[in-house]
Amino acid sequence: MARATIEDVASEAGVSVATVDRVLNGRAAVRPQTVERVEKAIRRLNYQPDRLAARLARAREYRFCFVVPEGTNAFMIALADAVREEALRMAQEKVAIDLRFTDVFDADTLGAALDAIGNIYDGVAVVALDHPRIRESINALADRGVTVVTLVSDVPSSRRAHFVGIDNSAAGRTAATLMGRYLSGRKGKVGLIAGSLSLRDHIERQFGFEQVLAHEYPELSILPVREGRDDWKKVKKLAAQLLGDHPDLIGLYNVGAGARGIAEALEDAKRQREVVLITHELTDDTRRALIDGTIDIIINQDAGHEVRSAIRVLLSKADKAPIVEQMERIRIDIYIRDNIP
Amino acid sequence: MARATIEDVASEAGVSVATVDRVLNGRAAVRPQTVERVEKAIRRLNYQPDRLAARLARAREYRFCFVVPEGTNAFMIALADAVREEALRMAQEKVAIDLRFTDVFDADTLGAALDAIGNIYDGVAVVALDHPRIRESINALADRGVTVVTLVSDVPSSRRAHFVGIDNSAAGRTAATLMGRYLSGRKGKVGLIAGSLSLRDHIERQFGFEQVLAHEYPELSILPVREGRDDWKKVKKLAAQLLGDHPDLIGLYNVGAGARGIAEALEDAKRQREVVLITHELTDDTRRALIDGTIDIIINQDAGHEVRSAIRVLLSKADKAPIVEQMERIRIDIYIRDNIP
DNA sequence: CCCGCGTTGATAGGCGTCTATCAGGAATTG
DNA sequence: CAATTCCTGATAGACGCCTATCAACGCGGG
Repeated sequence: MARATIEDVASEAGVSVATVDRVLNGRAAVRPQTVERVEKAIRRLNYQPDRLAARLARAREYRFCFVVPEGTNAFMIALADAVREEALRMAQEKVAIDLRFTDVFDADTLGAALDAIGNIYDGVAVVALDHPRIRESINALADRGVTVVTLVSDVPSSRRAHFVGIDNSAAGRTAATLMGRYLSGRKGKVGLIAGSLSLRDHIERQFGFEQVLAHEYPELSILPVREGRDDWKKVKKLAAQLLGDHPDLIGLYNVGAGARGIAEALEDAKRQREVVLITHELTDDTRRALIDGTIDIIINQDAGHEVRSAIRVLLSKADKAPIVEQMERIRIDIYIRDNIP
Repeated sequence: MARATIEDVASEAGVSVATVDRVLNGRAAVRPQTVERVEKAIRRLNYQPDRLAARLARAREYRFCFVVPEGTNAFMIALADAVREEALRMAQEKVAIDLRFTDVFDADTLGAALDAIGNIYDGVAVVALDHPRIRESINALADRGVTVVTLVSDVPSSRRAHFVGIDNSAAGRTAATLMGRYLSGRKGKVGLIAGSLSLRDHIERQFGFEQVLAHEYPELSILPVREGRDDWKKVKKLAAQLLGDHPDLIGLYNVGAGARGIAEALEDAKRQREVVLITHELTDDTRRALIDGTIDIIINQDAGHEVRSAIRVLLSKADKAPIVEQMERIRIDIYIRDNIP
């Protein structure tokens, strides 16, 4: 049985296709009873507009904007690359995607960047900072009818339509369990290095990590978190300091970027074999360090998947189509030497 | 700049749209020089047919067939469920998907099932057995112009267009490394239980596992593989036997299905805490056992992703469009208690 | 009674492609 | 040179929906 079309709905409801169209796209005033009749017909026939035909017919293209952090953070660069790649692909499907960079550590800069986004966009995806200023900017966009999705780092209190990213608290717990198991039978200290504790994702990871480690692996003691600002040179100094101060350090969890710094510090100290290093984000640096054994485990979120998911969500919202929740769940990937892609 | 259309190509090449269409779809004989001119124009304008419009215009729908194993194997049931779900979704995009069950352990049955597939299908996805009989059946389909993709278990020597699944040798190595690290500092025996050694995926996993374990963790000795035919009752007996015979068994790797049997045997012996259990495929059973600690690690391939990937590949082949290799790579997922979805 | 308003119908034209048909010119064959 | 065959052009009509316009109807207010 073929799919129902607008014409089927029209004859089923005893109205004209023009009226069905008016109801579907709110194009003009329609009497409530008529609306009712049409909607009943739609339900009876289980009519769903053909998105392909609709996209084809709608002359204009969709315009989306991705706002990502500037700088040298390898994961963010990968994210930007993924955006560019998908932009190319989607350009062939009537979807135009722009990419903007901004300083994500500074609420005012990011907020201003968001406020500066004109009305030309149907949707915006942003790597957000959890800050009142940002919440306001997101809500302002939403008020203007722009769909906003947060990417990687969420602002749950805002009126963003969706969050594309992993459960960071679970990621932290995952790191802790693996750390505990890898260190089973050993006693000593475990250090944490984060990027910034004003990034929601980092706090959540740290929290999850400490929660599980303290509770389940009491023989391991946790050192206070250090902040490396996602800058590998700064991170290297912190790591060297930690190694120097604590000869009994046997585990390191790198919450943010800058894994390269830790790897170098470990190699300088020639302790890469005895210290279990768990870090986030698969990049060229971390992949290399994983293969040569300096890094033991990488916890990753797939930038390409996240970008594609964000686009799917924005498209669905633009088409007023439902999103398939289960398809949009970003996984917490665990990589060891043997299963890197 | 808007996309080029067939008409642009036609005027650029100085021919009619009809001729461009003939070149594009090989509909009738066209003089070689004309073909050349059209192809040049296509390259100059970077023309790419609009797949949406093409799908809309092509009245007929695509027909695909999925052939999966019958039986109670939880992963295969999940796979079949995923096929049904996607079939519903794709039905709204002019794609009809049929699902057929067969005994996959028997080459003749499976081969006959493949041979029985009529010419009504544009593509077939099959969970294959690596056997000459099956290779012939796949090649016969390919000869008839039916695109074949292998699913989960490959037949590399056949003319299947693509394999959708994980690198099983890498999966085995992954299991071995995790086993080795989880058991670090301990000495003892590690057992393996496979479904059948005529399934290519199982052999590869076993091979990868033994390779890494023997090489990198010499303090762990590997027991000979047992075959459980993916039947949890049989698997339970094997596991119980292993546990009885080897009081110093400290690790178990379940290559195939039937994890439930091992979990029960471990619980009966009250040794679930001391034995590290690594198994494949996330199902209700394994998820439960992972949470309560009987299973330590699950290595998974996402059935939903695999089905969607297979469909995308079949569709691309049908549209003669290129496939995005990197998007179709199925990952080896590692799940522990903390990152299960 | 006429006018305007709110509502609905009818229909045309377009989006980019596919499919099909007919006609006419060029090249080949006997 | 006539009869084919080969190649190409022109064009119509889908596919399912969007956008826009015009006409028509019933109703109430002035």
